[in-house]
Order: sequence, then structure tokens, then C-alpha cells
Amino acid sequence: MPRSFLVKKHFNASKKPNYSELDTHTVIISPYLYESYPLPVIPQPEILSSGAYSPITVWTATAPFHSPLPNGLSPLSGYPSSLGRVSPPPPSDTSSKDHSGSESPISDEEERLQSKLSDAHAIEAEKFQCNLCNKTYSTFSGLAKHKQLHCDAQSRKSFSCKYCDKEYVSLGALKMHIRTHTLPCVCKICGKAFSRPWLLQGHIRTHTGEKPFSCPHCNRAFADRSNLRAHLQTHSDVKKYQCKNCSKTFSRMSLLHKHEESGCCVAH
DNA sequence: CTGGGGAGGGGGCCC
DNA sequence: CGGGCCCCCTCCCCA
Repeated sequence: MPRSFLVKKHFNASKKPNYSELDTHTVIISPYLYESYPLPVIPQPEILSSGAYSPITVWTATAPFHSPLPNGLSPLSGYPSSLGRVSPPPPSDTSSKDHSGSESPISDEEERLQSKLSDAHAIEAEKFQCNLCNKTYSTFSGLAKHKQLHCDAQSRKSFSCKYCDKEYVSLGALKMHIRTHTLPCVCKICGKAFSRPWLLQGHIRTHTGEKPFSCPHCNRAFADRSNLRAHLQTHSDVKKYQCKNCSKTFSRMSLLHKHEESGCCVAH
């Protein structure tokens, strides 16, 4: 009988993103994620939509070179109004500067024009700075490309779970989270399912009675390292969690919380 | 009521 | 990129 807090609750459909709206921006999860395990608890999804994952709108592609943003246009949350227009930055990584088209064959006149433009570019060089990593770029498109490929993708939670409203910065993290819904690791003894193999391993110890983590201070042993760690706190005079008001210490956060809720810290 | 044990979840890091 | 592991946390139960 699983304890109530461990039972995966039904997901509130009203909280789920409208995936149908996101058909054009989907993240395909490899089918193996759902096929390689014996007991998927949740029907296998054909696709994992990404609620918040909206691959960055390539609005820079249509924007004129160095053109300012249209009034009020804020295509990306990661592009604040400051938009990287900064005072001349110190010399920095110039390898990422965007100087497209320099390799195409051009006439002398074009070359002169190009040269003038290059001078202009040099003046403007590195005026576009990423507000996330401070890299600077000579062109706005260069900055936009950088943010699209690197910073935005990492700074924004871009991959959202189809089963709940959680979002993750990486596909790997999302895949791992999804296992908490699919629970692919099943105990052969009692049939209980877990999200990760090592969770199952720990559970199996409850069947075998194996307790590989022993306390150096007493003869107690534990099946779980976390529980040993908590136990070690009981040997310490000064516990890890301390009440800010009465300075009493507790071995566990939950005990401190209980203490606080019981009134020690109320209305001080 | 408090403290501690048991069991498990989830994110991050490393290989 | 995925698995293993670590750490921290939470909750239930019981003495």
C-alpha cells in the first residue's frame, strides 16, 4: 500500500498547457524512453510537446541589419529592452562576431563599399552585448544568434513536461523528470514502480534487509545513505538546523519547521 | 508533543 | 546523452 504522498496524483487537466497550440514547436522524445521499460504506468505518448519550448522566433532573419526593434516588440523574454546596446565594451572574444558574406566574390566598387561598411561596423563593433553572459557582438544578428543557440536556451526553462506543468532547461532533465511519471523501474518482488534504478535498488533493500550504511558512532546500520546522514545528526550536540530565534538546533529541517510552526518564531 | 527511523522524490554533477 | 551517484528534502510512522 503506497503511502498517500507517494502516489502520483492525477494531473489537473486545466493546468496542462494546450499542446495542440504548439504543434509547430515540438520536442520529440525518443520512443525508447517509453519502450525500454516493462511497466509504463502512463500510456506511451507519441510525442512530447514542449509547452514553454518555443524555439526562438527567428525574428532577426526578417529584421534589417542593425534595425531597432519595432516599437513594443518583445519577441523574447530573454531580450530585455536594454537589448545589449552598451557602451564600448572592453576587448573581448571577437571570434563570435558576425561578419557574414566576407567570402563571396565582389567587385572593386563593392569592395570599397564593403570596406566602408566594415569601418562602420568596426565603429559599431561589439556594441551588442548578451545580458546573460556579457559576450559582445558587432551585430545584432550575431547577438541574436548567440542567444538563440546558447544563452537563451539555457537560461530559460525551455522544455516542459506533457504530464505536468514543470519546465526544464535541458532535454535530459526533462527526460529524467518524465520518468517520475512513467516509473519505468519496477520491483519484481512487490511490483512497486520507481523512476530511477537506484531508487528501486534502495527499495529492494527493504525486502532483503540489506543495510550497507553503518554509523561509525554506534552499531546502527541503514539501508539509505540519507537516513544515515540524518542519524549522524543525532550524535551531534549542535544539530544542523537552528532556530533563528531560540537558537535551538534540530537534526532535521522538518523538525525545525515543526518547532517554528509550534510557535517559537511567531510574532517576534 | 518531540525526536528519530524508514522510505522515497527530485535536481545536479560526473563519468 | 544516459546512467550512476550524491545530496537535500519530504512525509509517514512510531517510540
